[in-house]
Amino acid sequence: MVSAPLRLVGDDGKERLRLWIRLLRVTREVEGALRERLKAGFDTTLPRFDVMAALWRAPEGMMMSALSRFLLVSNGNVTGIVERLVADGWVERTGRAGDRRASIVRLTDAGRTAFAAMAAANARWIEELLGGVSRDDARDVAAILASFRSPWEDDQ
Amino acid sequence: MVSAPLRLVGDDGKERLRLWIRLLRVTREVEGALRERLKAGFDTTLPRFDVMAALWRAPEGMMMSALSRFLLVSNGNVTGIVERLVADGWVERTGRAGDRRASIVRLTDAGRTAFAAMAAANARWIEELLGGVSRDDARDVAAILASFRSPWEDDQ
DNA sequence: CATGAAACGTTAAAGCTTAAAACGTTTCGG
DNA sequence: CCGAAACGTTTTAAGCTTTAACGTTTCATG
Repeated sequence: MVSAPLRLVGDDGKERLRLWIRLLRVTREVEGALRERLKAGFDTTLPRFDVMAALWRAPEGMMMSALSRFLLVSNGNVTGIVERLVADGWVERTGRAGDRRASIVRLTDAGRTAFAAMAAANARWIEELLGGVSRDDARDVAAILASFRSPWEDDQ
Repeated sequence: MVSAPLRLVGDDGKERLRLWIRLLRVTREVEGALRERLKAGFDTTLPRFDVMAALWRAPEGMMMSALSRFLLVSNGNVTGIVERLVADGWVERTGRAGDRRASIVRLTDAGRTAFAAMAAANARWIEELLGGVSRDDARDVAAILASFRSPWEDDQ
């Protein structure tokens, strides 16, 4: 029986497909919960939160194109979200000196204040929603998935 | 130095938050790639593919509500997607005997044929896109994320 | 049996999302 | 200088998504 297959039962070559389905489900569930809570707690949406989170990390502001690259969404998409955030008074746009094509987007003071509260709540929610994953597992899984790096992560 | 902290450097209590960010990024990247390829190869969309995948597993058909529960999307959403799939000729709807509220959704023969090809391509794409994750890691991560089970997984 | 609650599904309004096209701006080679 | 290419953004059309409201049907219960 030395020629017995090394593979154990259940290993039928679909590990990555199964992983994908699992990733999709977990992500959708967490996104759904976060959407509800952001709406209930701060009357905002996940995409708006994402944009604000990106801007939070860039006090000097970001170009629209950098924003869409960072968030992995289309540039046309960002236009609308930023529009609404400006209407909310949480974001402001200014032209970029020396280049009339570009515009720089920044959090306003009100936006910074609002986001600080949202981010704190968000961190608690994530901790709760992913509570089923141990800290060690969380670290390991994040590391494994980090090997997934793509072009966009090059430019901050 | 016996009282030195057990934690290693870098373990600052944000493992789950980091995991979440990583999950979100990987998921968005893969979804983006799949969307492009489904469009180019089969002139369809990810949501349509998801609905067909669910129906593929249920040859006897599914109720609209079961579909939306399974896919983790709103019932109103499914209405529109199924509408378009019916227009594509890939899905059919029939009433449920003895309950005039419910309707049963099924793949047509054309839908089954089309989906078989899509699913095969999809499996190859996932294998490629998640190729950076080893089979062992894929199995482990899937297992860790499976502990995440939620109510909806009860009713297949 | 009547009746009210629950279940099933659609519709409407608002917002999110993409791809592609259109538009103005800037850069750069010739 | 001038035209072409690259760049940055917005617009458009189509589709996805949610919540809330609505209408219908079913079912439990009094």
